[in-house]
Amino acid sequence: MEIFAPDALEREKHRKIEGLKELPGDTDSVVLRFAPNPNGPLTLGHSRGVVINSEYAKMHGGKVVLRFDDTDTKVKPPLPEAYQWIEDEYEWLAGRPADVIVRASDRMPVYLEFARKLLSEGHCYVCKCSAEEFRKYRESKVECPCRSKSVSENLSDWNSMNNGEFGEGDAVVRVRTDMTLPNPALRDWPALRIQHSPHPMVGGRYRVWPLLDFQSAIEDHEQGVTHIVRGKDLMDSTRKQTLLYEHLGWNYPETLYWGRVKVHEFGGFSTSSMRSSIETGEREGWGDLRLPTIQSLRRRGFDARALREFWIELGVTQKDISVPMQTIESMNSSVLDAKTERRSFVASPILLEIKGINGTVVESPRHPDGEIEGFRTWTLSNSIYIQQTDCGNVSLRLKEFADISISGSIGKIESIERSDDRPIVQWLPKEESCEANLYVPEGDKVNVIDGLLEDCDLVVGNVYQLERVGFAVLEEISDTGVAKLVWLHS
RNA sequence: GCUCGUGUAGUGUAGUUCGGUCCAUCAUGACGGACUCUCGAUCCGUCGACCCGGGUUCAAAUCCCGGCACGAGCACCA
Repeated sequence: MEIFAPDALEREKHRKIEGLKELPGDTDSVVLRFAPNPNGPLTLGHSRGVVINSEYAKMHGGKVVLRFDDTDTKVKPPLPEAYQWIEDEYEWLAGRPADVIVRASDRMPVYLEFARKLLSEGHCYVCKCSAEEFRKYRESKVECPCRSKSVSENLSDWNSMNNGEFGEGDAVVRVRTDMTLPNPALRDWPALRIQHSPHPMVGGRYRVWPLLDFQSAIEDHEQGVTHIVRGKDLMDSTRKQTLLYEHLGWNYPETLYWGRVKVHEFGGFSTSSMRSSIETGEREGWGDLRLPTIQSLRRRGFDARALREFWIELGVTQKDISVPMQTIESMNSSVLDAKTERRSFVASPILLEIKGINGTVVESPRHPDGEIEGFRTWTLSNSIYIQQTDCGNVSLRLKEFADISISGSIGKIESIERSDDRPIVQWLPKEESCEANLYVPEGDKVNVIDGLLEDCDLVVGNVYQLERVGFAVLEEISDTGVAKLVWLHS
């Protein structure tokens, strides 16, 4: 029977399947969500959430809710501009906009109403213990005195919380679970607290704001979320929220977890610490070349497809990992190489006089493998530039042109055809070049390399591959004709 | 301290549910070579791993027991 390729059957288990593993549970109409705090723009870390959720939605024909978790007015307050940034960055990363967009701060009436309902049903209570006092109760598995208050007393305290009678820290709403639960994190966890500082988007309208576990749990249900993919640091959140869902008679969504990711070059991705580095002036802004923000990566010329491939390749595993930027760069190179025109960039240029080449026309391909058709055409005078670092050689091959010998600042043509295996270097005729500064982020610094860029059909915003140097974005050309290049990678 | 999670080549990842088809997949990397008028691309080859110790079994990366290591939560942050 098995005459044909039994080997192929045997190898089945060996083959690595492409893409993400299927989502568990019922996948008939999948609703996922991506829920960032808009206290800054998206980082490389957030891009995992965008990519994984949007890919799963694509895979199962589902939807993604982009939800702004902006219910903290104090510790990590929202940045008003960030809402739009994040919507745009989401679309760039996912390749399409989010299906639904909600702001937690717009949904406050819903959360407050659920809190009141839970209070009146006895599933929550207003706790007036201080954080330190409650910690002792939690650690010793003892119920706090507030737990035994009547419903009417709780509702009256709830009113005091909302009407400003209670100050910040005076009271908190807790979900009644069980103080003897083995996991201390789950014991009567806090659901809402008082914050009097105004919210940047909705002002001073509310005095009581929900905490993540409460807001997220309610909103996931309201939006019909079927699958949650989150960091495994939120495993206890799932457990807390499941206890709340039990009070409400709801079923908790399927939940997947991923581990912590660090990129060698950046470490973790803390929005708050980036924000402070900008405020102190250590960084120029969210698009600073040294920052792991999506703004910065976009600016440097990373392609969203490379980021997508990267996160899909890592998949959703619970391992804590640390990856080198090189992995992303290598994926970016394979996306970009075929569609990037070549240009000559000569760093620290040295002038060379060559007699008898005036008027000669040199043609170089826009892409060496013909992926992009056409040529860059130069008309020479007798002056050309080569890179200082190439001057140590007496014999050079000027790429696509001629073999030369150098003596001092004079070059002499030895052969138009390639005659030996002397080094091939990129070069530029004086008339075909413009001044250029290449900005290269390196650790805490941004190095600026002065040089000349080939001035041929330059389009601001394009990524070019600078021959023998690497990929860079032409960010702008000044009024005086100086090109600003931003380094991508080699 | 309590609770939870994770350990496969340098870095990631497949395989672990239902033990054999796994002398363990793929990518990236390193090294060597071919090709090329870029130090790019392409092609070929090589290197390199099941955390440790027991047990069950004809057979263990996979099951059981015991260690060890690393990470996270126990915030009136998300």
